[in-house]
Amino acid sequence: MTLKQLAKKLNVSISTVSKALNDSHEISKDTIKRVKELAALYNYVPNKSALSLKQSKTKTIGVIVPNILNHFFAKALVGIEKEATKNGYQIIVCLSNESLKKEQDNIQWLTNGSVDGLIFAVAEETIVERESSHFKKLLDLNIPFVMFDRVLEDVKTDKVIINDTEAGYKATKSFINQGRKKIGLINCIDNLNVAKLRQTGYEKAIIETFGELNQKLILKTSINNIQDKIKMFLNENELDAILAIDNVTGVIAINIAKSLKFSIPKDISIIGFADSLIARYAYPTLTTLDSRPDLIGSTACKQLIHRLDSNQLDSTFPKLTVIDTKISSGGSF
Amino acid sequence: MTLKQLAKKLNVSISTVSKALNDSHEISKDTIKRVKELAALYNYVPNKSALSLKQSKTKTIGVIVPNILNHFFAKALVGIEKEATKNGYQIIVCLSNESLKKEQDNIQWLTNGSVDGLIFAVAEETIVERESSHFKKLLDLNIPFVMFDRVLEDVKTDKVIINDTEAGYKATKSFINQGRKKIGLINCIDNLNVAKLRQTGYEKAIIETFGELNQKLILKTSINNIQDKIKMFLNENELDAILAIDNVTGVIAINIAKSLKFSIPKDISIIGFADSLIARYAYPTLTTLDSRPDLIGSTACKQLIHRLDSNQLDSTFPKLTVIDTKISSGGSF
DNA sequence: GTGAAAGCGCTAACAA
DNA sequence: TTGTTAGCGCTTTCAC
Repeated sequence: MTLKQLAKKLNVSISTVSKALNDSHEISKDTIKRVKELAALYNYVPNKSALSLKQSKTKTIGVIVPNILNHFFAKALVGIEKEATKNGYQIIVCLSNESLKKEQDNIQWLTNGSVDGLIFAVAEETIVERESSHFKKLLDLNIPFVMFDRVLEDVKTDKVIINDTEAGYKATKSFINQGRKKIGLINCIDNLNVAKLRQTGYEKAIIETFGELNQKLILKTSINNIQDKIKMFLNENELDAILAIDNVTGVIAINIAKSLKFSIPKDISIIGFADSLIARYAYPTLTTLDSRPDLIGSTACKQLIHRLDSNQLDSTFPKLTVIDTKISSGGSF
Repeated sequence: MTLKQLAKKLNVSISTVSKALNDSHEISKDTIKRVKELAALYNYVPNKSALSLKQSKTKTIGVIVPNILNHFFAKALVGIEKEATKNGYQIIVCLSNESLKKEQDNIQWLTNGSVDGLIFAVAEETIVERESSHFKKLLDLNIPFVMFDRVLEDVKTDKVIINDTEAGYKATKSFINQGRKKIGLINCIDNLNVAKLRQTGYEKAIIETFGELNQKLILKTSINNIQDKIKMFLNENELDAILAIDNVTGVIAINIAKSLKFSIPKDISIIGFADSLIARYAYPTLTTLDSRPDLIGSTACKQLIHRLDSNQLDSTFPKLTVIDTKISSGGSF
């Protein structure tokens, strides 16, 4: 059902129908009523493509997620979706699978007028390769975008991140306050800046307290065979605490510690960056640093929509929002 | 950059540029070359809205997911996205959050010409309320759609599901073959048809073997306080096996069994419907029935695109595809 | 081999 | 108060 068809049935012009449906004061109450009734009857919905073409805005936001199976990003997406829907925006979701090439393709693909703006976390490969030209192209094209969680220093745009250094520091400090002496760190996402920052926080707390860093207590590795590596790590060091800075190894570490007959938290205390859902899979449940992905997502989305709606850059650009982590102690069965 | 602007710069007409870019044989090789070069120089990309409007197709698929934090749906989305991208389609993602209202809103929202077709799993509330009028409206509007995993009997459309009865049967049989005698079932998603089917498979295997069903061995409950309930369930029955038919309680059951000093799998054997990633969070890792969400997703997407591309219904409509589950024994640390 | 013109569905300036 | 018209960016038929 189109305006044209409605107009014909009502014996009025297309523009009258259009104006009536948009509650124009140019149109008589009576006509408005007639038009709206017929429109409702035929379930008329204005055509999205025509609207987008006419108004040069799509009311659509592109979201590029490195890995939707990562619970952090899934939750961030929930936050983005909620905020977008609230403001009458749809979201087009692309998955970069941590690949630079796919990320570039996605951006190319989305800059054909599909979306008014973009929200994304940078793919791991992009960070490793230090490539940012595809983002700079967005700046040239004047397409607003917001980076969240994994951001690039040299791209001048709005960003939403968590206070990773602070988080690492806080977690380590909480171990120290419990009287822990040999605090290990597991880092299997060292490519990412967030990991470096969290580790920095850890190191700061350690040095502050013990005066020096024991490199042997830092397990920097890949996720392959992580089980075996953690087992060795536990066997070779008399750890009484572990900080796992990604969002799965904490749970794995707990399970391995138990298999090695450690008593938790008596012998060893473990904190992970996992969210509470994943933490629930562990027994005893893991203490976690909640990086609040849904808040990050909704904040990023809010920021983007702000840019889109106030059609020129205000003095706050580029805006960096830092979200604080929350430490939440795991419950128990 | 638009065709118009390119045409002006090249001193040719808009239609010549359009044809050149589309490799029309009407246009001379030389002109094609000139046009393409300039287009490349200015990074010309055809406007999506204009294209959609003109061709009345958007090359976009709407996906409605009940809950993206559920790993099953996240994986299904990965499958959908992969297949869509492969075929030059974008996906618009909506989350129904298991709510009927949101599902209806999403569908209303997507039928404004945003998408050529839809893929979705039905929200839990929709199943409970037995509401399907919003889907029937899609049929009226002639918008192709595919339901996956959670489907509605009375809606005549393409569907992709897993063989849930068979899965429940297979899992139970594997317990029986191990010599297990008291096989419990945990069902906290009874609202969903998939749960009923899985339970049917369980019951079939039990009756076939033992002649009768012991209702006490079936824990049908909600997810609230699931830990306590499982604890009681284990304490009150001398179970030697548990089949958990949703995708998280298997892991929880393992953790609780361990806390109750059960030896796994000696004293008790546990199978869940979780996927391998979640299963990894348990120690010893859970044996799982893989319901192959990515395959389901890509199959559903393939089926939809087939309908979209062959613009009329062929004799295979409506097509029901049944995906077999795979039983995969958990590794160990 | 190239261009003019119509039209996809819509809005809005302007005319009546 | 209503209608006419132009135009968003594109494809495609038809004329030249």
